[in-house]
Amino acid sequence: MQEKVLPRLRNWISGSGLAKGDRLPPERTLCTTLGVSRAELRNAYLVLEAEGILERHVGRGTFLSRSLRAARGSNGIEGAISELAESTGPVDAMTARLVLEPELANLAALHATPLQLRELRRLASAMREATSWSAYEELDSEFHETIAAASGNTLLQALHRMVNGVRVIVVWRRLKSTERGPGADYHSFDEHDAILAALESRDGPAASAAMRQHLQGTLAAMTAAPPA
Amino acid sequence: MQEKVLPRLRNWISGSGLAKGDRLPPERTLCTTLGVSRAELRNAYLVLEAEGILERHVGRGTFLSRSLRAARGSNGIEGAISELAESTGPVDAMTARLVLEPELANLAALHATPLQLRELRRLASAMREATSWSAYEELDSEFHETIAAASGNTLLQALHRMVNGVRVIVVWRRLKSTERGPGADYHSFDEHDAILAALESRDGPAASAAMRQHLQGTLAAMTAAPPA
DNA sequence: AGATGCAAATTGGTTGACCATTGAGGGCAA
DNA sequence: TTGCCCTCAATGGTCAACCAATTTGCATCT
Repeated sequence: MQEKVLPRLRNWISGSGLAKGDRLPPERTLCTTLGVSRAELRNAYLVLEAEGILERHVGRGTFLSRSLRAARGSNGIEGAISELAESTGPVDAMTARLVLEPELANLAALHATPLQLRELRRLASAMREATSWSAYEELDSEFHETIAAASGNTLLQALHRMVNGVRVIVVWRRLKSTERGPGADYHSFDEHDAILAALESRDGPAASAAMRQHLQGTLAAMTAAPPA
Repeated sequence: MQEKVLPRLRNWISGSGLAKGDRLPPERTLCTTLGVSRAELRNAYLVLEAEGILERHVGRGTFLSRSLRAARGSNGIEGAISELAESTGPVDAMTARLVLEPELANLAALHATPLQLRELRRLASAMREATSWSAYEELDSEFHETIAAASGNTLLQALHRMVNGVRVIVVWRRLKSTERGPGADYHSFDEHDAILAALESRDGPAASAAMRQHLQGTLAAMTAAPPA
């Protein structure tokens, strides 16, 4: 199956002269060109899309990704996350966060753009309205990832993506998406606000301390009760 | 599409308790379990099959690959290192080291085994005898990676592997292997010894401070002259 | 002539039926 | 009793029709 079509599609792409961002022919056309069924071509497309090489949009077409560099990244880091989640316990994941995130907050206080600060404010508010743990978790991840991005250090941001990816797998997977979300007095809400206030004040040490306190509270709650 | 099903399938697999070579439930069963259509599950299967994580056989079923670790390991972290080296400058790499390695030294002081401490001693001595920068670099990498391993935290160790991998590419690639190594008064020798002494004394804060001083010295030398 | 709105065409995505392969179980002959 | 063959159920693979999203072209209005 894909043993035959995928290599041919790869060859076709590299011989096509298409540049980043260019649009491939329609599926129904290219499958005829390659002499395979549309379903077989779509299977190969799925793999290349997962590798970040292609971008596919209903009604518009299939395109070569603009940033091939990002493509390789998502494949590497996602693969690394999967592997590490296999050998990481919840406490190790939290320890890694305690090493990394206070420093990220420190750097973010110095480098965050107004746009990023506004996004963090939006996320903090949205988390208070979350009606399930699953929705909360997504927003929480986004909050922490935006802080990592605001550090201005690409490598540290990538490290955080890995740690956060592992955390999501290791810590949150026990939750059912139908369970109710955090209550109005959930401690992390005020802690997020404290972190954000320090960032907005451009106070690195305060941001670092607030983040450390937030994570230590989370670790304590984790080791005492179901995931906080 | 796969934005939703693929992570959920990954989560399901890691939470399933299945070992290498084990058979997954039939597609028609697992898609019901995950609450997705069979076609959507099959799409996600295609990606994981391309990653080498799954093996699929008509009439027999879908299995976790027997050589799971090898598949993901070479695919993940090494791939991530290559990508990140493309977008990381020497100063960012050093900043990441300054965030990570003092904490690793702190943890290593608490967790290092006698075997690991002996290995670190051997490496520190060998570095004094290095006759080329290339040989020195390998020993230096090994020294720092042994400290990361001694932290006892798999996730942090992996993060360090990534940072170190990027550093090697970004910082050291400018050196020719034929160039002479460090002279007998190279500052890092004494700094390595100071780190090691603190580890052997099981003094976490001292190890952390010695590592920080070592890296700050390296950063200063980097920004003033060719790599130290 | 330019702008707007709507229908049709184009494009990728999904579905249910069917196809191809495999393995287990039962029946029959030696 | 054992071995072989056939049937059927189970499993992944494919197909054609249909659905959902987007773009294009044409008619109408200002």
